[in-house]
Amino acid sequence: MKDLAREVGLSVSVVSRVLGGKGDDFRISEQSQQRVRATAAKHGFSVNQLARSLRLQQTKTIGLLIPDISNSFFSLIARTVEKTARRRGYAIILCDTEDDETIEQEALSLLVDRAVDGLLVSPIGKGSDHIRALYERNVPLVLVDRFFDDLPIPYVTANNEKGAYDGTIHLITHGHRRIGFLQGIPDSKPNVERLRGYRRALADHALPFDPSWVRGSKFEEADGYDSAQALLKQTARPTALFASSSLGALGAMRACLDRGLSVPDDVSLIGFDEYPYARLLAPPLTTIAQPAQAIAEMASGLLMDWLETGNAPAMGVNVLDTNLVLRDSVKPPANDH
Amino acid sequence: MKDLAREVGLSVSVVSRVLGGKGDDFRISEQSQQRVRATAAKHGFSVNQLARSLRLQQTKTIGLLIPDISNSFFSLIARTVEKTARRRGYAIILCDTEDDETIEQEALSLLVDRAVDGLLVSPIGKGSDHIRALYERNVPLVLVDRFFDDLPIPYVTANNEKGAYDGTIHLITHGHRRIGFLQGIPDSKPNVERLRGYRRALADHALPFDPSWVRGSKFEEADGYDSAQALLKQTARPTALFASSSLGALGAMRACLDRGLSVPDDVSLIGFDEYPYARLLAPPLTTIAQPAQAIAEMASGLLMDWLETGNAPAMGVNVLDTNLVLRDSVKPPANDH
DNA sequence: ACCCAACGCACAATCGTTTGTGCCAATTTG
DNA sequence: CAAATTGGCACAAACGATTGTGCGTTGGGT
Repeated sequence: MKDLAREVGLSVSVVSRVLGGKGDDFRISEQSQQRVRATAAKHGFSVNQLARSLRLQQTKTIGLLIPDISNSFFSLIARTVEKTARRRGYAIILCDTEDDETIEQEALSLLVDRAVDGLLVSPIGKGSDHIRALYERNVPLVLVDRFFDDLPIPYVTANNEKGAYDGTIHLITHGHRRIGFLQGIPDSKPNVERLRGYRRALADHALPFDPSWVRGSKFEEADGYDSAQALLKQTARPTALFASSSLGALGAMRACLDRGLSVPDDVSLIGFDEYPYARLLAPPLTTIAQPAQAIAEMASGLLMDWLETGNAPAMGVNVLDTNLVLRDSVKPPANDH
Repeated sequence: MKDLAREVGLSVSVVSRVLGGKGDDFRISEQSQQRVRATAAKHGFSVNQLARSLRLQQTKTIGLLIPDISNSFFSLIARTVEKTARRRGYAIILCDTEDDETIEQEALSLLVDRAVDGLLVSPIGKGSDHIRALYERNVPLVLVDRFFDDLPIPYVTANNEKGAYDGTIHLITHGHRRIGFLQGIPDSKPNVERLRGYRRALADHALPFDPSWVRGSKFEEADGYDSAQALLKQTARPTALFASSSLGALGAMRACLDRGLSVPDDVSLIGFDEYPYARLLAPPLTTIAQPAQAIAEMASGLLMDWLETGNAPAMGVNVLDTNLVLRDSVKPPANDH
């Protein structure tokens, strides 16, 4: 900028103001403005964002912290967030925590050290201390998909409880009474909500809840596989499986395949979370679709509004409706069960 | 840092050197070092990376530019890149170009303005001018998956030609002679390479190449669907389809389903690129697996080595082998064809 | 007793912007 | 005609680090 200023024979402050669009506010003559812009364009000059950020204490950058980018739900979140953010001039620094608490911590401080303006976080859900610390340092932060009841932080999520309720009801009305629940990370908010919905559905139909029919500990394919195997190897095995995650449903399908069990003839299956290939699976999978794009748009919108107005949004929970997508993986149980 | 220096009663230069790990090199007494570190820890102080970057002309940040993060191949790339980068202290700024040239340009300048240290780019492949501009400005840059022959830029990719050759040979040895090719972006490097492999396989078996059997223009599900529909509605329809992309294969499956055609009884199908659910599709899909993780590791490794040593890597093309994953979507053609 | 290292640290310039303030001419106002 | 605007711009202090250089104190060697 200094060189530019020298070339046009003006001071850097003039150049800065012109390039910052504040030329008129500071009564820079139209002639000077033109000259500045012309020479800037000629040299392909663009202002150094680093220096600008340092001075302005604002980086126009958002940290996005998610557990697994190769999970289709989160990759859709990431894509949508990146898109809405870029449109408003924000860049995204991406961190994948692999659902590991240590990585989450590291990534969080990496982001804060880089002075991101705000954070979009989908935390593991075990401890909330490091998130609380951010909250107390007044870092603009909105939680996505997962959160903690005890923290007054804005939060956007699908209606996990109702989604799971709907799915379970769907199974029950097809005649299923023994329904296994393949869970993800036990203490994570989506999981407890989905479990709540499942239990409410059971209760509404006066069906007993058997904790031993809740299996699993991670939102991963292998975990779904193991849990399904464990449930299905019992003599009085479930006639239906409710998978709390998309990958879990995939694992469950594989487990059925390996045990020579047909879906849906031997066991019905329903999976939380929708994906483009669900309809092409064998059989096409009945799923509970989450409005991933809407969630991402809302979360990033809340955050950017916050950053730009300076006012934190209402701290309430923002819940978006799910949608039961009927396909062929659910049918009434066989009679011999 | 100034406050910290005042509190310990030393100068900022001392604090900077201690915190930068250069305390010993500058003969800062052990006692002072301890004091500095202790008070820094007490206040949870960490150096401002912005200021540091400005001074050092180095941001420890890599720009990752990919066409579609919700495509499983690229999401795996992104995940691996992020992981290997974080381990070496780099952050990733993610941009999703949606295979749109305008967005690609914008995103590229957004990244350069933010002074990323280097770029990992998977360009659209139509024009190479903006990439060339980066190259000429000496921006450390390695291309992933896609590239341009005319630019001496380091490049990492799967062996697309050989992978497609293997896949096509697989179809031919099963007796197929009329094999449709569902392509992605026509001028993109992976696509032309795959097409080359396909043609070489045909030529090796003295089969004619019919350009009208090459359809499609994007790496998208809908495009695969349309192309497959167009090919299959012909009277002398292909007995086998080679999909140049994973999403294209999905689209082709859907098209077959909609036309009441069985895969593989009526038409065999093979798809480039592997994904976790391919084995659970109806039917389990034979695919050509790309070593996505290895590609990502190699690309990011090359780039970071470059950044740290200052020496550009060999400009050659780095090709990693694909792997044909045999499943049930290919079988000999029915006789009536 | 004198000199010279080795010690241990402080100064100040620099990275590239933004912005509050001040200054001088030209023009308008009373 | 003096006073008050106003137009058009330049100065210089931040923002928060890094680093080449310089400067006073010790202690040991002769």
